Amino acid sequence: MENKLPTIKEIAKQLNVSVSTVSRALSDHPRIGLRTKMQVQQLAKDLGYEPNAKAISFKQKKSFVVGVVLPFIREEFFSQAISGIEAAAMESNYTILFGQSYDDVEREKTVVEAMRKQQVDGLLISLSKETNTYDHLRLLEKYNIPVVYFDRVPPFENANKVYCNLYKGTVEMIGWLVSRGYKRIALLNGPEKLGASKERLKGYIEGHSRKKLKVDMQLVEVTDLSKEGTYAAMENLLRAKHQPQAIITFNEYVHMDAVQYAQLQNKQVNKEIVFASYANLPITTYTAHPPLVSVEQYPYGQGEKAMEIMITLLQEKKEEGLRLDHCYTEEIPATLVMHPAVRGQL
Amino acid sequence: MENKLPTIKEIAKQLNVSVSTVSRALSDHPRIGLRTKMQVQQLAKDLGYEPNAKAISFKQKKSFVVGVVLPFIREEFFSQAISGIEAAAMESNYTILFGQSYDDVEREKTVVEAMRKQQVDGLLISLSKETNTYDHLRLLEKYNIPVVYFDRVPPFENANKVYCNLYKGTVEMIGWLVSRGYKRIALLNGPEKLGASKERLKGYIEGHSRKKLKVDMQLVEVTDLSKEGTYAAMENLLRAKHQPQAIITFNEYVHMDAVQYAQLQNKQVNKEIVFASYANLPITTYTAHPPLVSVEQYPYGQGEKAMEIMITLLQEKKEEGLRLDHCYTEEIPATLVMHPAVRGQL
DNA sequence: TTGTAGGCGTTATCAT
DNA sequence: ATGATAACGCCTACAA
Repeated sequence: MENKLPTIKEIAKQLNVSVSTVSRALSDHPRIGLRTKMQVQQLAKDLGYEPNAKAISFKQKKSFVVGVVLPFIREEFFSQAISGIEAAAMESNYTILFGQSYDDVEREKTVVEAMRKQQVDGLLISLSKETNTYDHLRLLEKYNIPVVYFDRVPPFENANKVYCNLYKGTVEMIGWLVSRGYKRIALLNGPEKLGASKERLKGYIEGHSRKKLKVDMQLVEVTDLSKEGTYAAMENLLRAKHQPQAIITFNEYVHMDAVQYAQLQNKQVNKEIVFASYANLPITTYTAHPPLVSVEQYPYGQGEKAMEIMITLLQEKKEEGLRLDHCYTEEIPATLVMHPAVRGQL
Repeated sequence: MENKLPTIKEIAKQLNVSVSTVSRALSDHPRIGLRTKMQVQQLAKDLGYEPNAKAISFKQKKSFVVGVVLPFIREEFFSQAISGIEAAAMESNYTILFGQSYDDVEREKTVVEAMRKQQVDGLLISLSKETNTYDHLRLLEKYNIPVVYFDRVPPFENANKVYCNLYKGTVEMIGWLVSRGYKRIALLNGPEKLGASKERLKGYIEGHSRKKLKVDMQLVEVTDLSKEGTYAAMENLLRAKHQPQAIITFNEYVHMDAVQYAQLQNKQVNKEIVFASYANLPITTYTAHPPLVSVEQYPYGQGEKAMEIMITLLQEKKEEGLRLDHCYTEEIPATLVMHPAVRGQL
């Protein structure tokens, strides 16, 4: 049915020149006869010649494919992030391999391994919440596969990473809440392993100290991000005699579960207890009780930036050989935003 | 820094055998000395030998990579679908290339083109809402790249596809609504080009006829799926003197916009006017006013099934050469589900 | 400016 | 049971 795809060899034969001439003509090699070049390019077009990507990636050890590993694509945060990645990738003719860790280290290892075996040019990854060993990622260096982390980044210095500084955002959030008259502010934080959780806590503490308030550690709870974990944490928070007037949740998925629990306990959400959170996802527009304020984390921008760094790394790699001593770190300032639905009310 | 990866050549040299022997030993070729086989496999393991994926995909014209193109990953429907695809893919050691069309045909063409150039083994695609020409997809046949459509499938017969029969689900939904006493039922449908829209309309009409009700075409409106489009359609529906008692929306994103509009018009959602929809996405659990009933479309299952079909196709291709005359069509029965949050209330 | 030849890692065909 | 060799499509010294 379908005739074989034309190759440079075919073009060479038809034009009675050598394959190297064709190869060079097609890649606009400087010293090649203008006339020949034109002929070759014309015939290539006529034949519908397209370079064989597989042959090239085999020969050049470069495939223009980068892997992306993230916890859950169904979370709007990550779907936005991958959209940013995709946009930056297309810009430079890169293509992306997709994999989810489902917040499970073992699965993360499996996926990373699969991508390594596929020999992706590089890997963009947002760590699983459980990840606290990094051998499976360090291994990639040995295979000379650059890694850029985004949002869920590892704690060590020598890595390429893009993330939001939630510390500042959290300090700002506490300030906002206090200025609104909320003094007893709870923090429903994420897994303690996560750097992002630590930053939130630091900001929480600093925010209090700036407002000359004492931190009550009874008001700090942790969830494993599951609905059950969040319910349990909420139970603890609501059990106290002095209930929190405000609750800051780890992210908007936790927020939604927390709100659900509060409602089961017949609390007036955003009245009796107000909620604040992180991410500012579009989907919250449609929810019954969005957080009053949210720390925007720019997932799209993070993805985009991460991919741009990756492209830079791959270019450097090509140019300077194997020198990948320096690291790129991009800290995107998180900003506090008020939810549109409540912006007028206050 | 990093020493070169071991190749079969290296193993051959160390063992003083030929590369062919090594190749055969590693692939468990039947007539090969047990002793040699053991030696080779042992050394391969010791050296940490791994087959060079790029070399193999070049030689074998097969990369174990399939492309996935869908409209919007941020829609939970598609993120579930790709998760099903990923699961089935991993099962058979396939890896997936990711691309979004953003419901734009031109972009769909670009992405499909990029994947073709990357020489994916096959393509899974859920069409953009605008797609009504199919040349860019038909082209793939010429390149011998099999395509499996899921959910948003093309209208012609000779294609591999997985989709939900929304006709039956819609008939069932009308039945349910009528039995609850709602007689004036509106349909806020999607773009008319979409097969899925046509099915909904057919079901809507059939549902009425089964209940001996007359269809009032004033109650059928169309949205282009944008918030503005949905608002406009809602405006028309609510302008009528005899307002609808129930509104069936194209999907739950349209639903959310529709509900938002209804609220702006001070309608009591799910009281004054009840809402029904399609997809039954988990996210609706968190929304203020989920649809009372929804036609579940099993996105995860669709993705999984689509990938399984793809794997079958790729196997057949290998075995029988180029004979791809027959097509796989999988029709998943859609089922009507009541929203958990309202299940008790009625 | 162009041609020749070797090689990337693997598999397959033909010998032995 | 094993080895030698060609071939996949492309690139790139090295020659001419």
